[in-house]
This record gives sequence, C-alpha cells and structure tokens, in this order.
Amino acid sequence: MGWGSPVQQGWTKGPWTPEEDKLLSEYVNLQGEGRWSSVAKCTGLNRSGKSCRLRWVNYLRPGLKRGQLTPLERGVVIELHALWGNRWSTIARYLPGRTDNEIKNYWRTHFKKKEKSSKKQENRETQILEQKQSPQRQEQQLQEDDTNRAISYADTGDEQMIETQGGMEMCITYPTLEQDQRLAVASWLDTIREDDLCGGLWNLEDPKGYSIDHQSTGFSYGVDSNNLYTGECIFMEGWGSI
DNA sequence: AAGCGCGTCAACCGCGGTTTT
DNA sequence: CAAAACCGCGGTTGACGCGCT
Repeated sequence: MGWGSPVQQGWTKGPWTPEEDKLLSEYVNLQGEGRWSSVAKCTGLNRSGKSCRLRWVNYLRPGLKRGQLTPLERGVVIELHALWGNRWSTIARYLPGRTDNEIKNYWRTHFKKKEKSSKKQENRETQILEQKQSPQRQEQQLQEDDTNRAISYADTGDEQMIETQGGMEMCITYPTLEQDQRLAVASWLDTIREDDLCGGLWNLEDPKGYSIDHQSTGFSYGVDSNNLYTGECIFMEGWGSI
C-alpha cells in the first residue's frame, strides 16, 4: 500500500521539511524501525514508505556521523571495496555512523573521476601489454583486475600505489601528522571471506584507537590514541610492516 | 557581475529478495 | 504454493553551493 512509487500513489517528493522530519522521528521513536508503509497512515505524512525509510536511515537515525570520512574510514572503504565491490551496505556495516549512501557518494566523487582520467593511459598500457602477454598471463591479469581497479582509482592525491619488490603496495599518506605515516592496505582478495570479518574485528569506536585484526591472514593494522598508525599486513607478495 | 563547470549530497527509481497472506 | 506486500540495495538524478574565468 504505502510503498509504491510517488508518481503512482501521489506521494510528496523532494526535500524533506523539518515538520516532516519531526513526524517521522516521533513515529520511529514510538513504533521502532520497520513498518514503513504504515508511516503515512499513522502520521499523516504524505510520503511513501520507501521515502520514509531512506530519510530515517540516511539522515534522522541517531548516531550518524556528519562531515568528511576520516583517513582510516577512507582506508576501510578502499579496502572493502577492493574486497566486495559495490556492496555499499555491507561496507557501511563496518563504518559505524556512516550510511551506504554516504559511502557510495564518497566513492563516486573521489574515485570514479580518477578512473576516468586515468582511463586513456590505462588503455594504452593495456594495448601494449596485450601484444606482449601470453594467454596464461592474460588470465592471471583478469583475476588481478578487481584488486587493481581500486588501486588505480587512488593514483593521485594522498592515496597512491607504490611499486615494491615483486608487487604493489597501497599507501595512504597523512600530511597532517608529524611525519608521514603509511597505512598499508593488504590485498587478500583470494584468502578472505565476508564471514571472516563479521566477528567484530573492526573497532572504530574505541576511544583509545582503532584496530583491525584479521587472524586467518595475519593481517592487522590500527590507529592508536596518538594517531600513529601501526601494524603489519600481507602485501601482494611477502610481508610488510608499518 | 554573470556565466559556467564541477563537486557534493539528498532523494528517487527500478529491481530483486524476503515475508506475509 | 502462489500472489501480494514489504523491504533493502545499488544506480542514477537533480538541486545547490562554490570557485574560476
């Protein structure tokens, strides 16, 4: 009933007013999340259930953070995107206070444009490579694409790839720190599963600092209370430490 | 000062999966 | 078991603000 498209049902569209926000907040505080299609009926709001849910989840829900993503959050986004692709809601679960919409917007803003600008050069390089590669190497290249895609997005600014002996390493530099610290993000696409991360290994709300510890791969890194980045992780080949 | 382009973000849309009837 | 209703997700759009020319 209350879920259909605004055009079909004659629902109000566009930006929400403070009065509408108030009505929706009161409803959720009373009834709890869910039953979105009943909101219009119970509150008099002329908004579809879908619209109400979106407004609550992305804007009104308590505990939402505002403002730019922190360096660590950005690192997590890059890392998890390399892992799961455009599964924004899944990624958002590991960033308390951030919404899938926010992360999606962040990604599009900061990385899609870079993808575009580097596309020309990428194409040239690909052409040259294709001429040289054996079929076996091409297959291997395909498998690496998911990893490198995220990496290539981050080829300018404070996030970048550096070449190391026998592999590539993603680095994020933080000029605001006393001396640049590098947060290296591991590429463990082949070894990690979503389930592995569901055990609360990500602790972004600890006042003493942040930490990520992945036992099955040995990957871990963190931020301590002094904002110093520490940890060690597996790179494409071999081990590295920060 | 005006026009333009770009970045950001809130909101909409379509679709697929899940739950309810 | 099937259909309808509901929910959530990812892609896309449009409004707005800001800086540059």
